[in-house]
Amino acid sequence: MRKHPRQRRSRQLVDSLIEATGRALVEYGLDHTTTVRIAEIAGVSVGSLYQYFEGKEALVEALMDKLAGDIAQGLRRLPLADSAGLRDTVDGAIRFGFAVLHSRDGLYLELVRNWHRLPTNRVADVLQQHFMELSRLYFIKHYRDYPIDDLQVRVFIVANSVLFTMVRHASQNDALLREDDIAAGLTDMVVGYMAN
Amino acid sequence: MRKHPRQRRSRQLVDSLIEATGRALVEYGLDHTTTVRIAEIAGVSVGSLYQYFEGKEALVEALMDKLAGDIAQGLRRLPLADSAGLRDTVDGAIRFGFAVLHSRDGLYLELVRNWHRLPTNRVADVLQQHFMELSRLYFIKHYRDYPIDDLQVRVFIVANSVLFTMVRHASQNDALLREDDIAAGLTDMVVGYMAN
DNA sequence: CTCTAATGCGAATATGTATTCGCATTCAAT
DNA sequence: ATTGAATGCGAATACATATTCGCATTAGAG
Repeated sequence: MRKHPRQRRSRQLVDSLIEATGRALVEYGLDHTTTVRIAEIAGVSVGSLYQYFEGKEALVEALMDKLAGDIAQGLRRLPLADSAGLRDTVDGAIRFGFAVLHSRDGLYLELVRNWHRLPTNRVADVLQQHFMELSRLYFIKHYRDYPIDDLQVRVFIVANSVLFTMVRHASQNDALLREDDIAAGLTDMVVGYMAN
Repeated sequence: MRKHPRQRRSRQLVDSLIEATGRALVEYGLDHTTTVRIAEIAGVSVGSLYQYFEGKEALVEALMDKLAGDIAQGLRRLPLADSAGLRDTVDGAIRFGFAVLHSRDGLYLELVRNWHRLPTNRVADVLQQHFMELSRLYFIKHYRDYPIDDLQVRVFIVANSVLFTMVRHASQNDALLREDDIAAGLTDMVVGYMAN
């Protein structure tokens, strides 16, 4: 951040800019989100925006930090792998994923669609790390000497498969394929693969 | 296309512009590929470019049509599902996928990374349709009355899972995870899921 | 209350890119 | 060889967006 907000009004201003960034992304998409528009939405002058942020990128980063926090919090509430069966855990995680993806008026969708131009790590790493940890706990508990290398490969495959299949389905709004069926199919696939 | 090339030199010009579009995408990425740069690379004036193409988008579309053709041709050479086991077919398809993804100096990678802003259908539909057809042939042969709806869900899940896991891995160049391991893991997952 | 640092403003300016248009050159039909 | 149509050119223009800067306003310490 360019300059630190010291007074109350400027902290409020910074918050409202981050908030506005989210709304701009939903309304205009990443490509047509401009600093001017963000400032407008926040009811603030562009000049003020540049007092505290380098530009669009910095704003999006700040937003993603906030979202990553939200997600991490949500994940912590999920039933843990060691207190539930594998299937239930996977199923819960996938449903949670869909819920997140649909929340915030498509904000997450827009972000994931543009994952490769964004500091997606902020959010994606949170997810991947979480699942890695979850899997490690589960498999160490059930198969004490599970080969850890293989597990990394598996978690990588599963995390990406699930995430992008969900995104793609949510993006297309392909009425032929119902979300529940996709979720069920993904669960089947993941459980089958992870449990050998 | 804005105007049809009639003479030999203009047909050559159109071809070299499409070719140049590919090279520009590899060198600068979609975001920083401009019509001026494309014209430069093609050794042609921007003015001439606009004689035949509406702009960048039209050029990329033309390029993707060409690529879709290449891929379709490559797919036709793969062993068909009915002449090989499921595992070999899946394995072959995934290896073919990786090969395509790595060909053309990362052109395909750049295209797939930006799939949601591009007429990705051109290429993705070719793939998805092909796999759908492949699966349909295979399963109808082996389980005559395989429920077709479920198959669509499965093919959707599998196609997207494989495609984006490959893309993500190829994008990151994550040395920790070897491509062969990813390929093998994907094959395991897909075969396990498709064969129940 | 006073005074200064902090904050807020937005017209002005800079930058990057798209697109056009009038003129020069070349093709190929005759 | 002539000639009109096709092609090619690229400086000039238009546009969208980013970013700054000098001035006005306000907060809050003393």
